[in-house]
Amino acid sequence: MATRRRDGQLARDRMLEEAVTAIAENGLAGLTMAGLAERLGTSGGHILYYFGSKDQLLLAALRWSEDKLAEERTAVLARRVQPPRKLDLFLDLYLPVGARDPRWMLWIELWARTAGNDELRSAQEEIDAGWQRDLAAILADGTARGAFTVDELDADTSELLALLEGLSTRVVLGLAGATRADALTAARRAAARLTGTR
Amino acid sequence: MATRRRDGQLARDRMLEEAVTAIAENGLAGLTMAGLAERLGTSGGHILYYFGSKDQLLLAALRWSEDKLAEERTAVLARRVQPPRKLDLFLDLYLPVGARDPRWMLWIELWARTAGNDELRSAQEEIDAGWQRDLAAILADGTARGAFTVDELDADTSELLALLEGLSTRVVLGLAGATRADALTAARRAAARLTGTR
DNA sequence: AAGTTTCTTGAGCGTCATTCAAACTTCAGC
DNA sequence: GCTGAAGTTTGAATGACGCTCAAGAAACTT
Repeated sequence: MATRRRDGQLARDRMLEEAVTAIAENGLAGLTMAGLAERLGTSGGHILYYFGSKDQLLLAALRWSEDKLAEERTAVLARRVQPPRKLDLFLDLYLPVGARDPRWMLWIELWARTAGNDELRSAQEEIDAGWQRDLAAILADGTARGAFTVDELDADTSELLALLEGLSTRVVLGLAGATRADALTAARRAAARLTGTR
Repeated sequence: MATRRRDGQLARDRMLEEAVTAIAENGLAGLTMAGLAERLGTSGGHILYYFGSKDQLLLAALRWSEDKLAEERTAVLARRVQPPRKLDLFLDLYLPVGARDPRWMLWIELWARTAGNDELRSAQEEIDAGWQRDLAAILADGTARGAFTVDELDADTSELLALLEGLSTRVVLGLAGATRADALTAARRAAARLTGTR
């Protein structure tokens, strides 16, 4: 019964990486199964052999992006810096790197596909929970050290995350007055007010 | 050159209303041109005669929904109530009425279609500007009357709107702990902090 | 070497938005 | 009431796309 997998995991990863690259280059609308297959030198059917559907492929691509960030986030949490600085690093990591951030394009696309798809929904909840947990840890730590004044940890964590999501959406949509820099400024202001550091 | 239109505007409106109803009933994924045409007793080609593309149809449907709300919003603004109450009415109006709010499903769908579509983007900016303007008016009025303490009107307006957008997204996605009631509570809390009424 | 499992392909299917030529309707001016 | 122009409506055709599936190739086990 020993695992018989050859390079399955490898092939999977290569597909995800290529998908994310393709999205960054041509946007999500330009990503087709056949097109991605060609970039990979394989066939459309083959990609579906691994992922089952385009929905699942996109979800896996989002997970792949998020997993890389989750590592960085863990590193941020472990750093020995002042709470405000740590919170700032968190904001930095959460917000899209720019208007064409593939991770955020994937979020938005998956939101649109979520209606009535319980698996997508719970996957998103799971990813979200990671951010929630780590942000709560930062806020709790800052409070314990007397650097922050947070009255309701859970509510404040959710609120800040919801705000970050809203700001991120606007950056990725490319709305006027919503560059990454603008979003970062707004996020810092809100964070400062929320933590009582102002 | 006198206008020759028969009931064109009427037909258009009927299509939009039916589209929104269909979305509320079966979700956006279930909305096809052929399906909508059948509900209307007409043909798919006919709908496109008026709207040109499905993107445009959805945008028009969003505008139609937003226009109805804009009227209510104007009514709210005109009411002679205390600023905190007025702000509360605003939050009430902005947030989705429930997880299947067609207006918000349209927003999310259009976000996904916005990439590289300048017309969609600027239309969204325009709609957004309406909310922004009216919220800023409420905050400014409250400040003038000494009920609110708002230090940077524009920044605070944008911040609250971004938060509302984030909260709304979660409600419509049906994430755990994100009912309309939850979102309303969170919005009120944030608004109170923002306006210094706490 | 044979058997089993995993991998890979590509033709074909069904669904969908969109196009378009043709037919139908309305209306102004006569 | 006729005519031509403008506006409206249809539905068949088109092309793109996600997805299925049967068949075969490759790798691994014994």
